[in-house]
Amino acid sequence: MFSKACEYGIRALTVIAKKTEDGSKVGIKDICKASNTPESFTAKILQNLAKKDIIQSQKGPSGGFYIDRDLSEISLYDIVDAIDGPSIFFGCGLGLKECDASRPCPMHDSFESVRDDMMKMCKENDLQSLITGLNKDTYQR
Amino acid sequence: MFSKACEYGIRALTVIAKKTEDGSKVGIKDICKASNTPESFTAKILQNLAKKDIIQSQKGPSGGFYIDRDLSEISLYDIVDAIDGPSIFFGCGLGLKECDASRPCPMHDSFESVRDDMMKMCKENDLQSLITGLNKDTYQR
DNA sequence: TCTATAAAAGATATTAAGGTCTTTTATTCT
DNA sequence: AGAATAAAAGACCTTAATATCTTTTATAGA
Repeated sequence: MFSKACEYGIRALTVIAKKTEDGSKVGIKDICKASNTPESFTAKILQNLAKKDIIQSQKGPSGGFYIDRDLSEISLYDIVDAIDGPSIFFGCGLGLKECDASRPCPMHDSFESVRDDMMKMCKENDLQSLITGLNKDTYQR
Repeated sequence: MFSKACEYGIRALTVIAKKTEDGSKVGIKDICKASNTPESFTAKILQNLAKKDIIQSQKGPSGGFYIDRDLSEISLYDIVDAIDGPSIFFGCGLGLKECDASRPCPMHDSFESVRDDMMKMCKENDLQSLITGLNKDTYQR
């Protein structure tokens, strides 16, 4: 459903969010250990998210990643859109460039409702809600 | 959402289904023209679907692809499962191997409902319903 | 100011998806 | 039987996603 980059990104973000809640920054190594994601690849993903201002980063000693906004303001939708782009929320199920109510593909109506559900779900979830119940084991399997 | 192979496969299948309804077989060239899919790649996909008995094929003159079952018996679920496998209907949204109600990932409940919706949609749609309203232009854009 | 630290940036490698081409096999029709 | 047709099979190529490694830049703290 989501790309690996997106799965890793979300997992890493929940770890950063949790640390941010505790009032501290966290380095890439700790993030990747906790989120169980490959280090260099995750670093690239976070670099991208920092550029898009979803997260913040600080170089040097006592540096690391953190979040300077209210966690509830960052929705899953924002995250997925930043990493995988908006096509999962808007694209045609059969890959047609033009597909709408007036010129629908055979799946159009059914697929649209699933896609809208996905979008609604992603808008409803945010980093605050995602980290409730998150614990050390969550990603260790 | 679906792979290219799956998008092409579904499109090609609707073309075959339509021809089958008219009582005739159809060759790979015509299928690909009508479904607007790359020929060699689509041939591979159909070969696979024929092996899995979703469609039938006949070699030689007056041969081609056709379907020997009731079109309403072949669901979108069967097709997606045959081409992309079942992971879209069952996989964890964050890519965890083990993720269930007892040890959920942060997205588990929300994601499960979207996934179930997708599954329901795919079980409700079948080749018969997919070809209602299908016309020559549908894929030409 | 120097050193250590940690992210950014860039180059490179690997794997899987997407796509093409050629040869072989089965079948129909003359 | 022979020729033509059309799918099957297999080899191969290209691109994008995934992943790693090295060098550079920024910053804190001694």
